[in-house]
Amino acid sequence: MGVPKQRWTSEEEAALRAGVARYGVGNWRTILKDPEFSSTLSYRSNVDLKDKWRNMNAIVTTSGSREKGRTAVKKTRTTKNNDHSTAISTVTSDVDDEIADAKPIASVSSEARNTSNPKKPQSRLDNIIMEAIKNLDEPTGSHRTTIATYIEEQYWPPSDFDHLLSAKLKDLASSGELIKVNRKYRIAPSSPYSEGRSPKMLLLEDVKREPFKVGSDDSKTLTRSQVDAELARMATMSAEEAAAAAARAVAEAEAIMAEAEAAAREAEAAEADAEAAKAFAEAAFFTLKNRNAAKMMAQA
DNA sequence: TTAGGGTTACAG
DNA sequence: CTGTAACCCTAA
Repeated sequence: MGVPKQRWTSEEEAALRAGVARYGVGNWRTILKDPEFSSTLSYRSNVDLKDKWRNMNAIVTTSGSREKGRTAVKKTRTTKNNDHSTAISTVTSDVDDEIADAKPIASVSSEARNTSNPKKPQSRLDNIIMEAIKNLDEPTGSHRTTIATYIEEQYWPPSDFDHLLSAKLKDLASSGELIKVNRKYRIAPSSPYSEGRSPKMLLLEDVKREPFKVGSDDSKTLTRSQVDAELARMATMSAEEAAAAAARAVAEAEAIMAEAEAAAREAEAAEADAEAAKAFAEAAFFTLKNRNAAKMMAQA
């Protein structure tokens, strides 16, 4: 009754894609149980995941090479819980924050965006930190070392990472993004990362699109189906090949995102490309991680 | 639990 | 009215 239709947010889609990348298509329940995704997908059932995955891939079917692979965030449910505020836009941030930026924290060269960020979209590290804390989901907050450990497991931080982390935590704490209590950090209630997901979802939904085109739609189309194909292939690669592919994917995502950013703030095509590329890079890292560290859990 | 088919809710 | 996305039902 209350909810007309619970549309999927970008975070949820990203989590789903990452989940599929990690456990494969069909293991919806498994994906849902992974603490990494359970927080973002807590409002979705395994069946929802399956249906959503079907929808996301349905768009890409049929031969043609002219996909649009949109993201599905465009209609606003003028019913009850969206509207107002948020209008301040965020023009710059929706492309760069997703479930996590799976890329080396060092080496970021395309810092062209947020020339001046009025609100608080953060750098990649900031995002990663927030995600780490959110995913750790410790009611009393998390210690710096815990956060560091989490991030080290998920990414490939540079050697001076610990130092950077300390600085960033301090920074976030003083800016109000984080609340420090007894040497533990918690996410501030006002932060878009705080519990659940609505605030950010609203921000994303209010972004308006421009009738803008980036050259031609098919200049650099990396569709979801292609991403899946790449992923499938990667599963059979050697660790070395996978590492190389992952590195390439990251570089590519970086380039595409920079390009998209420069070309247009909200062009649909560019956004789709950037997302697909990022999804691939993200998936690549997960694959790598699984390969180097754990083994898939046995499932009946 | 999952895959697939069918239904409902919306936007254009 | 039509297409799409979320949601529901059921067989396996």
